[in-house]
Amino acid sequence: MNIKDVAEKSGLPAKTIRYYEEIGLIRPLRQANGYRVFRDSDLHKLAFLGRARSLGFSIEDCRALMALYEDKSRASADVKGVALAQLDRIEAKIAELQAMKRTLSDLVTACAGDGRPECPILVGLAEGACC
Amino acid sequence: MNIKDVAEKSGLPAKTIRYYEEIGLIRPLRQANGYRVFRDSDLHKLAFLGRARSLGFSIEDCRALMALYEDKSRASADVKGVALAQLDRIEAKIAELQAMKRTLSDLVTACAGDGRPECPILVGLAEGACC
DNA sequence: ATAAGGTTTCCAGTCACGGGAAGGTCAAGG
DNA sequence: CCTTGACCTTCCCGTGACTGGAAACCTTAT
Repeated sequence: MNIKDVAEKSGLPAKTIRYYEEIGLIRPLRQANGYRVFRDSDLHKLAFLGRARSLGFSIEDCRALMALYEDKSRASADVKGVALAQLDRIEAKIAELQAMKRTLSDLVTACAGDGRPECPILVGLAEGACC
Repeated sequence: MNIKDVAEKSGLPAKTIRYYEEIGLIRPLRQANGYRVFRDSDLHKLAFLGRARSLGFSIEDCRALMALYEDKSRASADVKGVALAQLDRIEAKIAELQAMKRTLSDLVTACAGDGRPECPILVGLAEGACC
């Protein structure tokens, strides 16, 4: 398989696949002409990476998860640890965004949104509505 | 006021304040020795920027909000438009994170997290638990 | 022979800063 | 007067995870 095929099948852009090779997440073979050639195992790894990334795992998390994936004597506790840390980050981010949302929607609600210059949003930002 | 005072009062790092000057968000004066000197109006702008940033507005949003803040003949509808767009982005991000959270917490729940190698998290990532 | 559509590498840019170096300035103390 | 230490300045590089684009090579079809 050439890069375009594997890009279509994995759902990742070719650029991203090249980048993943550059940082050592995958190691496709090379043809005599220099073209990358991807085995099924490379495609599986890329699909794995795409899913892990879509769950918000960092590249370094992905590297650790890939290593665990390939280590048949791993302990599932190690995987769970990585996943729980990511879950904590997600929950913290959600909480942060919900706080932003509350403040911002209060401001938005208070603003008439018409042609007049008076604006509670600007007043809030100027005087400390959020912190 | 020198940069350190205004950093303390605004809660922004001095580096950030210099950066904001570099990109034209503020224009502090200069002393003869080259030191920046901040007026109260600069401090107010920095506080405004800090709050806008803490609500997730991009730098370009902040630039637009500052312009509206200084334009006494603005229409509050323009401010509200910027804020609503940001609110949409926040809500979209929350929804995305909640989807991640659901998938990931399902995987985490299914994983024993002990010394054995069997791991539903890795299986899920390998076989398409998320998309 | 040429055109189209692959592929390669390399370089630069993104966003909003943060780290750190090299050097200038200022006030206090000896 | 000299030094110390705390400021301040500019400059450049690095971050994360790519994305865009240029220049050049390869393959296949016409």
